[in-house]
Amino acid sequence: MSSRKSHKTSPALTPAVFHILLALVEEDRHGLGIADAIEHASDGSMRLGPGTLYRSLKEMTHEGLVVEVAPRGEDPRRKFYRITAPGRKRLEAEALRYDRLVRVARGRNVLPERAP
Amino acid sequence: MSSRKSHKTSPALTPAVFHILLALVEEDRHGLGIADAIEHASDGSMRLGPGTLYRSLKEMTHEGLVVEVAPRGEDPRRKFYRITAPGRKRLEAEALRYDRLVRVARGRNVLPERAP
DNA sequence: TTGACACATATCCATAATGGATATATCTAT
DNA sequence: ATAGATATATCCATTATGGATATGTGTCAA
Repeated sequence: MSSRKSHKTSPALTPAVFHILLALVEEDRHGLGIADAIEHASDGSMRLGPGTLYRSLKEMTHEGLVVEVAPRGEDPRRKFYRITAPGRKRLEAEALRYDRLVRVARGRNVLPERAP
Repeated sequence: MSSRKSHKTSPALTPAVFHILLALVEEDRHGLGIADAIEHASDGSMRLGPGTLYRSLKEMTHEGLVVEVAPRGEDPRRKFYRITAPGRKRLEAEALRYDRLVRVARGRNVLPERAP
């Protein structure tokens, strides 16, 4: 189905970037809020150290995957981030890759069949 | 916050190790055959360099995730590997993590709903 | 048979990605 | 005012990966 080379396939995201985007697609969040959301969404199996967290946010901002938005009153220390349209596209592409792998795994009986 | 479950959750696999196990769950393969299978299963988005490939196979053998099996006649240069029961368990755990993430993504409308 | 080239494993080195300690500042509660 | 939690940020060490290189063997055609 997918063409050989017709459309530009975006390079794979690092796990850290993927999780950050997935956390931001729900709502704008600040650094530590992102870390907490990731830990929750992954049921505790994924945790970002502060190094990876803030470094990634800085790079993602430069790459235009996220933008910093005005703080929400409360705590002025917090810097909130919002996913951009390009960020959403990259996230979708990566989620599709994951989905394909899960289907392969299921097709090889690594996982049980999906509930009806 | 403490973990909900008391049973230890196996540490996450690196993408390279996950893909190698996924390639071997279908059938025994040799090094380059694994690399080809990975490229195919990921629709070209995942490719392992020789460094990562042979290094991973060596480590995975030491960790008991795979075992080397007798070559299949043909080409004596090839070293075939087979996934072990522990390897399968680790693969299943990782595939479940991926599946959970895909469901989260779908729940946040990153991916379209599954076909009925 | 003998080159020429592809296949296959293996190792080395450079780069990329991550984790954790540390630093600095601010908020909250007592 | 003090203590402790929250929050961002940076530094350093470790891990993971990619690509070049090395070495040996198989295959094929002249």
